Amino acid sequence: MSDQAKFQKTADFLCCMDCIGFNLRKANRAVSQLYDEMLRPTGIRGTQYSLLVVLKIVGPVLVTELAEKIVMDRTTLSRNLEVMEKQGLVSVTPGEDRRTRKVMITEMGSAVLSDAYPLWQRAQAKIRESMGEERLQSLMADLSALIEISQVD
Amino acid sequence: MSDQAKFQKTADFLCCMDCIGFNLRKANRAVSQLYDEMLRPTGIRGTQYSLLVVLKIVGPVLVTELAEKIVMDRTTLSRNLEVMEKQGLVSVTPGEDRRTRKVMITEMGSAVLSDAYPLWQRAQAKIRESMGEERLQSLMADLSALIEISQVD
DNA sequence: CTTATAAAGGAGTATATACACATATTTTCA
DNA sequence: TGAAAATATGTGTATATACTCCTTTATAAG
Repeated sequence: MSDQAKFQKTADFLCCMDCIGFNLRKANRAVSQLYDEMLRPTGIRGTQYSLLVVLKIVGPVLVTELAEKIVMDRTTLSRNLEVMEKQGLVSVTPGEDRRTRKVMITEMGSAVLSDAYPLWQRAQAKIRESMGEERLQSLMADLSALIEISQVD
Repeated sequence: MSDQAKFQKTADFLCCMDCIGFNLRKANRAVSQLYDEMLRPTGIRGTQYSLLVVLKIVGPVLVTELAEKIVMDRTTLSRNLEVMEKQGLVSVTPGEDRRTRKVMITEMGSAVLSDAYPLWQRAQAKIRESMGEERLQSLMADLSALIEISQVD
């Protein structure tokens, strides 16, 4: 190993294939495509479906509150909501505090959500049946742990 | 439950919080931010780091080949490579088959990769130490299984 | 050998993501 | 009370992602 430029051999990077980020992104791409494909007849994507679900459950909520709840950058959420507002799925109104904006699901959003629910179930069931309940719970716990660890910063 | 519009009660959607896609995206956001933050001094992101690693290991490769290898849409990869080519990290040259384009890491790409390696290690170690080796292996296996399941379509 | 089909890739469009910076309010505190 | 700090949000910019449609080139069928 006299060549300084080759101090890092190709083989040294083999361990990088076990990168958590890389493998998480990879799985995310594949899984998101599965949900998106199932939801296609409804015109919404997986991200939008999840947002509608959260809004349905928690009710009217401020943007920053919601962003923290779903571990999403505030500005990312804003941009996503912007699209959904144009589509009539959510409404954004001024909050009591004049700095804030209150987000809620619309009637139309609720209707689309109801249509999407059985399609979402199909995607969810496909994974659940292949993985098994126990393994799925373990995976969910691991994902929560990852968030915990990554956010400590 | 006489109201047809409320056939789907709010509580019915509680199970949707266990959506694999939702939780995977959430974890992906958190973890990607961790790697991106660690890699910031190098000027590249986690996605670019992983691409450089793969290119370093597999050598010159066609776009579609590479896309399949890393479970990434062909057009997504193209767009990512476009940015990296402008930055001088990779080179894209015509293949023997005149339809194809051959991608490879540049000297500069290799240099940046070597600089990034210890920073990547720090991020990887942070997660590894918190999760434990055994749990990490289980997670990796689960992510592989998810890809397997989602791609069967 | 010509035509039909398949394969590889590019371009247009749209959503998803997040950082840095700027603006508008509210709250705190001297 | 009035200035400073904190809070909530918007904007500009850039990467990441993927679908649809299109062009170029190679291969297969007749």
